[in-house]
Amino acid sequence: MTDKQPSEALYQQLKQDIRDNKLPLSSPLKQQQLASDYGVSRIPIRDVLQRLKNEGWLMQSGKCGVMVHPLSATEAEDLYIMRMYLEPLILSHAMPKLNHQILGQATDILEQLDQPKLSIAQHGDLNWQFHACLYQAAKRPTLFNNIANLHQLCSRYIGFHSVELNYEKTSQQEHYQLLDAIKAKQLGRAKGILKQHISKAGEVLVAYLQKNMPV
Amino acid sequence: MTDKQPSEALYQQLKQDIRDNKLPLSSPLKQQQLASDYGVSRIPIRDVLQRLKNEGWLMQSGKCGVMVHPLSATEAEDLYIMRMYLEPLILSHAMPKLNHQILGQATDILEQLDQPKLSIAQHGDLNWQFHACLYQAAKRPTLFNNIANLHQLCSRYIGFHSVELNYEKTSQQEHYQLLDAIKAKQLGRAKGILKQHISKAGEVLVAYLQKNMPV
DNA sequence: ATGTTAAATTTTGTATACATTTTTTAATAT
DNA sequence: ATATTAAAAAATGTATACAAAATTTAACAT
Repeated sequence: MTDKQPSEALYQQLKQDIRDNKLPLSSPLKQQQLASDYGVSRIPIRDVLQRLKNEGWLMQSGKCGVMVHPLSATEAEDLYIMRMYLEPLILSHAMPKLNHQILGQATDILEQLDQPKLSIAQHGDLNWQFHACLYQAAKRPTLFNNIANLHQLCSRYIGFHSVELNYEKTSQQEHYQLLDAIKAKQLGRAKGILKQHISKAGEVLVAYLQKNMPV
Repeated sequence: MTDKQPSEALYQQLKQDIRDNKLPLSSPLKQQQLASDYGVSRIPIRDVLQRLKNEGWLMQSGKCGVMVHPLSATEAEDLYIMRMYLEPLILSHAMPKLNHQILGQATDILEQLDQPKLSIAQHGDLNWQFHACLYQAAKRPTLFNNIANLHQLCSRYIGFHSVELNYEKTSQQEHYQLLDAIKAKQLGRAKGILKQHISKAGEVLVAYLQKNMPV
């Protein structure tokens, strides 16, 4: 999934710095500036900016130039609504193909998520690993990649509102319920749990954003 | 929506050449080759390749190098299924905001679509213009952009199976039905028509692909 | 003071040149 | 003949340099 090219590191770095709000929010990014900041020339910077723009992390600003895509409650709502529709869908394609090995792998990830002292980024990564582990069994690359991108974009928001610990617990319970339903081969129940799981998380997030937006 | 940068032309050209199967299908594309073919240096070629890769027109081939993303019945199915879920969704956000001006614009586009001698590309463009015209009223940029990208990817497939004229007629009928339902402010019916419209088109296409795939 | 226009500066877009990596070719041993 | 390895070739990734475009600044008129 991840290239091992040298500029891959730059891409990850820049993306993380957007997540962590280390880049100016309301003014356009300068290629020169970034180039010297990250110790490379403008060429790899341009490549990465292009990629991040296409993935929704950056947006066009004026005729040329890009800026950090501002967070908004509306975008968050869109992302979660899309996930709410698409993830149960890919799950129904995955269900018939889920074997014990994959379920075991998913359980291992859940146990890691139970650990208390996880950073927000680690938590987000593991959460996606859990879902991805199930979804990739569907063998639906186009659908999968679309969902993966939605998750990536959500990660910015999850970092933003430092998740309440209460909610993390609920989320884990739902994960285990989902696994149970899958093991019992109850497709309808599994889809319902997943849809609820996403919908609830979305509602919490959107409500938070509508109260606490920077602007 | 479209940059007026000089390389925008190169991007459109290359995309069209992928649609028209003017690029090698099973061997990796060479930057040098493309650069001399299109009369530019490798830099803008790289930019465009990157962009087309992110948009799903090209795919990684081996460790480095990209090739044309092969058409597949599975991908087509995924694209149409996603549209089937997401377009009725954005329509319900758009419905309350649709005024007479927008409906008039949509009608104008439909009349253009009634013209007999349209190329496949023109037909596809107008078809998207019709849908986009309605959807953008929803003021949901994230959802809209996602759907727009799905349409872009579908356009490759629509060009591939040279649309039967019969189907075009049915499709237009459904467009008019959709407009009627919208004018009558019947949200449920409008969503149903749209879902059927997409679903049917998808089924026809997938069935065609499963019979007539190149490989 | 404010709005408009023109010059200056900055910033981006592209070409050329070089470094690094990957792929191919060919040579050798089994 | 086939497989393995090393050398050669080709292709990509990156830096520097230059051209075109966009933004900013300043000058001027109202």
